[in-house]
Amino acid sequence: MPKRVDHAQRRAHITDALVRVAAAQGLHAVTMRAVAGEAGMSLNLVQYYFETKAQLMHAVLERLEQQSHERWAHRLDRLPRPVTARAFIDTFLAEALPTDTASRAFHLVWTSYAVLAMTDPELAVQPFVAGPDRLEAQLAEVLEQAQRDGAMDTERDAPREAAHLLSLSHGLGTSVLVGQRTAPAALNILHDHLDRLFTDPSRDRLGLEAATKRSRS
Amino acid sequence: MPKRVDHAQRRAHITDALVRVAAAQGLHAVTMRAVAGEAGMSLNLVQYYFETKAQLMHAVLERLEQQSHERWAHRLDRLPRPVTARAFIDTFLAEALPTDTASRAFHLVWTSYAVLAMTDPELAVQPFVAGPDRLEAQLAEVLEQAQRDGAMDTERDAPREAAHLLSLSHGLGTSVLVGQRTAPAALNILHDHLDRLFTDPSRDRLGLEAATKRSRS
DNA sequence: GTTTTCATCGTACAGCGGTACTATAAAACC
DNA sequence: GGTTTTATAGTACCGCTGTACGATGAAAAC
Repeated sequence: MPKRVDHAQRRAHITDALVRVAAAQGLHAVTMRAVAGEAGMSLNLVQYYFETKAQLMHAVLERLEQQSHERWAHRLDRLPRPVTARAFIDTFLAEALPTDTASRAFHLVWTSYAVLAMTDPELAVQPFVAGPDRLEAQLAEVLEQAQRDGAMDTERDAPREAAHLLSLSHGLGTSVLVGQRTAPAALNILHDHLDRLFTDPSRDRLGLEAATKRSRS
Repeated sequence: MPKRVDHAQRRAHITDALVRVAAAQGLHAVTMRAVAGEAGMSLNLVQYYFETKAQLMHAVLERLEQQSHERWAHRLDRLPRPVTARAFIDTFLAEALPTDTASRAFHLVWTSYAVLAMTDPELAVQPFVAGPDRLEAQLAEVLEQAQRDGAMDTERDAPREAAHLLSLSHGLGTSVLVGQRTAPAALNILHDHLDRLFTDPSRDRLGLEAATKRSRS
């Protein structure tokens, strides 16, 4: 054979092709042949790297999840120090919104998978329950820290506010995807809400320890 | 032939069957044969009442929209008078959450359609943009009335709060559908937010005129 | 009473999608 | 250097799906 090839890279190439197809034409248009075409290889190669379509679909889901983690960690790394809770959460939620075309593709495909998972017990619902659960816990932790610092009203229930924030950003994300709202308009609503949440921004000085520890897991 | 048959009723019977199939197994499992089976009739009859599958799909979308309107109007009618803005919005948002199994089916299928519409320009995006836009305007109107009555802080931007509320309830709805949260937990978050929105409930006395006029259109 | 219309049925057909099978060059191994 | 992997290609097969085409009996129409 020509040369020994990096399987992981080939697999990534294929899953990326799938995401492109799904983002452009919807998950229903994702066929082995379409993916192969988009990836510029023969149908059989796709089969070679993923024995079955179900395996391919699962792999894509995992890759999306991992990419999301990476993007979010990357955004966090580029934040100016010291990192405030407000900035942390801003980053958090901005990532949850389809702001650019790449992000739009990601969220569109992710949402398609979520809808699939609502009826298909085969497709692990875990990413759609455990994932958000973990995000929510992480966010709640940051909010509690902000409360201890006096940046946020202690009368608020941090876990509930975390759930509120995530649900809100997800709902806004959908409205952007569907074309009802622009991304800046969605961000505007989010920021307005955050302005109300952080009552005393001058006392907002989040230590990054707890948050980053979690984001690596 | 046996007897002349009510076409509208037959068509409704079929679209309902489709919704049942889609709710149970997902939109991808919706096939002409599956719908015919669920409806208890032959494949050809489905074709007889809907020439093509695309027509059937469109008809279902219209029916879902209309049913949603009806349910929401019905809920509003059963509200104890005088209707407060708070009660009005409660009703509004409770309808937007998958609380019972019927509502769950509705929201699941509706969301599936929304995801379809994100890539399929054929499937009218109108229900997913114009519909929410109208709801948002309606809600904003009620909020403005509440502001005039002194039940809600005038510093808030009513249209923005309306968008916030709808996005939040939609995001919560999705989290319920996906099994991350229970419906009561979602309602809890909504009510908490409303408690904060309505600063002086004693002055909340919504006249129903504007709202009901709009809900009939 | 004949003819037409209408609801219903079974079946057939063509296309596509996932999967399996076989082949083949070229690199790797020993 | 012969043999064994390995990446790649082509193609075939079977099932499913949307759609089309006749057939049939029974009520309406006249």
